[in-house]
Amino acid sequence: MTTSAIRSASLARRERQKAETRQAILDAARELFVTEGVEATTMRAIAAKIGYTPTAIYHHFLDKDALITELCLADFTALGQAMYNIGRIADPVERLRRMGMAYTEFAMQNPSQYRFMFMTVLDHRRIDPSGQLMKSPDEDAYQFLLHTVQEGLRRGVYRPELTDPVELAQMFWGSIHGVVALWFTHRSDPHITLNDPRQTVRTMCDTLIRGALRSPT
Amino acid sequence: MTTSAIRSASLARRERQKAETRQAILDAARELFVTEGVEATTMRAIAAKIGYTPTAIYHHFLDKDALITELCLADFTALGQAMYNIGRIADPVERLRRMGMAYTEFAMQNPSQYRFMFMTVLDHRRIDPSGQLMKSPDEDAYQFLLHTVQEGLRRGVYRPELTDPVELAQMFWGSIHGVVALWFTHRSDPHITLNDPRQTVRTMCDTLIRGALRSPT
DNA sequence: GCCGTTCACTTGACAGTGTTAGGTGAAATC
DNA sequence: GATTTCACCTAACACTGTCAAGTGAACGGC
Repeated sequence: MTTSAIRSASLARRERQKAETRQAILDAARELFVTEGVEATTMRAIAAKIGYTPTAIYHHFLDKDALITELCLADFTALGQAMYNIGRIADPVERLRRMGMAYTEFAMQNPSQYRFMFMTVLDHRRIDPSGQLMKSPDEDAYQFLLHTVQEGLRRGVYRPELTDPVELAQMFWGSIHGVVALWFTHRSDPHITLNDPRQTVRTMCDTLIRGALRSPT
Repeated sequence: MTTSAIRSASLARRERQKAETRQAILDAARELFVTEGVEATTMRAIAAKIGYTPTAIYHHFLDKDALITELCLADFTALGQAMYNIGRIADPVERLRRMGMAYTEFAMQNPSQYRFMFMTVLDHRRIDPSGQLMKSPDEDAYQFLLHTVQEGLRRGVYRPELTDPVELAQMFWGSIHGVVALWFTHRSDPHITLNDPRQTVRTMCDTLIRGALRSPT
């Protein structure tokens, strides 16, 4: 073994060890984050869970927001995958409907992540530790939605009054987000009874699409 | 003046003074709350604004949540009033459209209140423990929405598949809430350009209603 | 006129939060 | 063996909501 080989080997080990504790932080944070909620999860609790000092976390993440954001980013690749699989559906209208359901399903199965990414005011221009501009987790899904809406517009399936793809996309995203968000904030409100979001979103997508189509089926 | 009259007079004055500082706390809290946001508003800041000590607030309110909740209660009734004024419109469909716009207008003009009222998980039992306020349609916007939807159902203006008033109400409320909520959380997201919520909500209401009507106009 | 009571308000603290400057010690490099 | 690197720690800071124990002025009864 040459000296350079030894050096690179030990370097690799050190980096691997650092990556391991980094992952340990992420794992501990995820569990607390999902079970206790974002606000209730403290840096001290995360550190204690893996036998470190709170300050150790700051050698791996810029701050608490960056840590949580990274956690959410990982989960949002699942949403991206779901969207990608739907991409094969040829009909842009049916694709839109399926996207809405997949989005809702994701939100219901990852409530903590969803609430942090879409129901919290974040600084989306965050810089991650490596100095690279962080990609917004919703960017891919949003671009995909925009593309699907534009495809429908190009094929002339929508009413002639509806010409702005941004407005259409915002309508669809917003309406689904709203039903989901109300569920999260008001599901335990004794004054209001809310149906299951999945059912409501399904009916709403159908209604919204019917109202947007040039010739309703 | 009898002694009992004097006693009641001074008692009344003392109570009036207490009510005055109580109102001063509410006023200071509201201003900070609107300009700085809920989270950023501290008990110390509220107290400093009116020349009191933070702990003085605790002689008038149980805790920070109770203070904010009381502020919100006033705003809830304001929203309910705005809705009630629309109640004179005879056509339940047109009324629904107008309600959507009024709701959006309220959200855009009271962003801090809106965010606290509808984008925060609250203990709603604390806001109105008796449940009295939230049941009268003239003060509860949700009951008014439900009533309007039910009127449309009774007149048979909606498609026969749409039978559940709760689902319909949740659709309308949720969709509008979503467009507004996305605006608040993502308006400064450089990755996504959002149109003005008022315009989007208008188009969305038209589209949703068109899709929900038995015979689209 | 004095004295005890009431009570709106203050003092000074507690326990908690995210975060940071400066130090430590083991491993890696020379 | 000496030197450098750096993952991690110690100790603190500035902040938060909240509370137990006071203080002092206004009040009521004698």
